[in-house]
Amino acid sequence: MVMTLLQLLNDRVKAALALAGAPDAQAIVQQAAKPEFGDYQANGVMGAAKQLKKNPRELAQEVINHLDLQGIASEVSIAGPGFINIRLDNGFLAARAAEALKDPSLSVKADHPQTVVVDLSSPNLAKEMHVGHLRSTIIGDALARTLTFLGHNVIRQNHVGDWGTQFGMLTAYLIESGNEQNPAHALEDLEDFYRRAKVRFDEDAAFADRAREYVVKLQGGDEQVLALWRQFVEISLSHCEEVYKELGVDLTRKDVMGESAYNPALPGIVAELKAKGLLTEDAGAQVAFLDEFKNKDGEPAVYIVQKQDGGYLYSTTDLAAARYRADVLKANRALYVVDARQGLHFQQMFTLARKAGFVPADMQLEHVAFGTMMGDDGKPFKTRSGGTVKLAELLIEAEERAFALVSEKNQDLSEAERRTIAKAVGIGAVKYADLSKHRTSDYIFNWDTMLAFEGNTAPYLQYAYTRIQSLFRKAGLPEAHQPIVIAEPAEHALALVLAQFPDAVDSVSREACPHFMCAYLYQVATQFMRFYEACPVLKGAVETQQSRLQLCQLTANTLKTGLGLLGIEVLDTM
RNA sequence: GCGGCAGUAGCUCAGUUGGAUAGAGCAGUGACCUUCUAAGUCACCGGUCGGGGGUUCGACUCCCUCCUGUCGCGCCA
Repeated sequence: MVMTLLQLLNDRVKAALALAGAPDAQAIVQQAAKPEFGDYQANGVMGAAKQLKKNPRELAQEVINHLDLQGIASEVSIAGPGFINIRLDNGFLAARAAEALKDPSLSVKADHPQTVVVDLSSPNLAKEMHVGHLRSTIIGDALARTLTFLGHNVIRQNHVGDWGTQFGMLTAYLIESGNEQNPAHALEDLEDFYRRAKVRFDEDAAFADRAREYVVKLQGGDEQVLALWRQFVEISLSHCEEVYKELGVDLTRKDVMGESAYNPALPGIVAELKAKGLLTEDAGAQVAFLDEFKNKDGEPAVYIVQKQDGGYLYSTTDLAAARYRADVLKANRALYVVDARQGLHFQQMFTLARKAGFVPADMQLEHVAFGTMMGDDGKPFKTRSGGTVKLAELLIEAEERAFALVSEKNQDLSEAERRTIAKAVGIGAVKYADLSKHRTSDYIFNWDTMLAFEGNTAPYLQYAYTRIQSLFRKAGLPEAHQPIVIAEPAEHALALVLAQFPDAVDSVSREACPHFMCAYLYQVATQFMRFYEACPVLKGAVETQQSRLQLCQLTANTLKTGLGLLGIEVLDTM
C-alpha cells in the first residue's frame, strides 16, 4: 500500500538523520506552520544536535545532504535554528491525486486490521431517547464507520439499559393501568408512561412494594412478567430504531447487546473474582479494593461488585461485558463511547478486568469520553420548562429550521426537493456541530451557530460539494487517465490537502477523535473554494479543463467519503 | 477532603509527539457577483494562552503552586 504523506516524510528524514550520525533521533515532521515555510517542516534536527553536541544548522545541512526526496519535494531548505522546510513537488502531488482518483478507498488502508468493539449509544429503554444519548450515538457511529473504512473488523455493541429495578416498576404499572393486553398503545409516549409510573411508585407504598416484587419475579424468570418485559423492551427498541433511522446512524437489532444479556454471567464473575482473591466482604457487600487508585493516605479505592442484598450492579455487568468482548468477540481493541463522568468507573473496571484475567494484556480498552451538551446559559441543555429534550423532537426541529432557511435561499425548488435538502442539511448540521468539537470538552448547543451555514459547519462542506456537482452538470465528468497538471498556487494547495486524507483518517482512528476529520474536511472545502475563485475550471484550454475537473472530482470524492465517515450526507444541489 | 477534566480574541472553538511572529469561524469595518451556485472569496480589526514560579536553545503544550468553574468519589446506571 501507499504510505501516508506523514509516514513517507518521517521515514525519509529519519533515514537521513541516521546517515548524518543521529540514528536514534526522531524526525518530527509536521505540516508547516506557515505557507511561506513550505508544506512540511521537520523539527527533529534541533533535538538531535543537542544530544550530539553539534551545531544544529550544520547538522541540518548534513541531513539535507543525505535526504532522498527525489521526485517528492521540489524544495528543501534550512530555516531558523535548524528547521528543515519541505515543499512538495507539483508532479508528485499530481501523481498522488491520480492514484487516489482510481481508488474507491482514496488510498486508505490499515496496516494491521484488528477486531474492534465500539460500545455506543446505549440508551436506557425505560425512557425515551433524549439529547443525552446524542453524543455517544453519533461519535460512536463516526468512529465505527472510520474504523470499518480502514479495514478493521468492527463490532458495534449497543449496551442498552434493559434490566434493573425500573423495569419492575414499569411492568407493574403496565398491569395496574390495564394495558397488559395492548402495551403498544400505552407506550406511545414512553416518557409520559415512565413519569406516571414513577409518580405512583413515589406516592403509593403498596404499589412500590408490588414493583419490587416484580423485580424479583423478573430476575427469577417468572414467565408472565418476562413476557411483559419483553414486549416493553421490544416497543422501546423500535422507538430507538426510528430515531437511529432519522439520524442516519448505522445501528440495528443485531448490534443490541443489552444489560440483561449478561445477567446469567454475573454470579460467575463474582465467583471468579472471589476465587482469585480479589474480593473482600465489607459491610455485607462484595468489594474489590484497588491499590491502583489509592489516595494520599494510602487508602485504596472501593469498587463494589455485589450489594449486601446479593444484587448485582452495573460494575458487575460491565465486567461481564468486557469478558464477553475478549472471549467471545475476540476483540483486539474495545472503545467505550460513554459520558466523561463515568471515567473513574471505567478506569477501575478496566483495572479489575485485567487483574482478574477477563481481558488479555494485549487488548486495548479505551474509554472514549465526551463532555456534556450545554445550553446557551452554560448549563446542561434542557427545554424552556427545564425538562429533558427528546431526541426525536430535536431532530424534527433541526429539519424544520433547515427547511425554513432552504426555502428562503432557494424559492425555485419544489417543496419535495427542499424537504430532502432540509433533512440532509438539518441533520448534518446537528451532527457536525457536535463532531467538530473535541469530544472531551463540554460544548454549547446553539441552533443559530450550527445552522448559520457559514464557517466550519456541515452546510459549508455540503455547499462545496454541490458547487462541484454543478460544474459536472455543465461540463460532464472528466475523462479518465487525462494528465493532471498542478501549476497555480491554489492548485498546489488543493492537491496537497487532498493528499492528506489518509493521514486524517489515521489520526481519527488512533485518537478516537472525529473532530480531526471535521477540521480536515473544512480545510479541503476552504482550499477548494479558493481554487474555485482563482482557477476557472470551464474556461481554459481543454487540457486545463480536464486537469481541473479531475481535481474537482477528487475533491468531491474526498468530501463525500469524509462526510460519509461522519454519517453526513452530501447533495447535488442546495 | 481526595481525585478527574477544563480556563486561549467580545462570542463559539482549533492548536497532533515541546518548535519559527498562537490560528479559524461568528460578530464589527471595508472590498469583490454582465464571468463555473455570493450558503462564496479577499483585506482590516481583535490575545498578559486564568495568575505566579520552574525545567529548556525554545513552553498554550512538561513540572510545582494558587485562583475559578465543572464532574466524580460503598451498595443508581
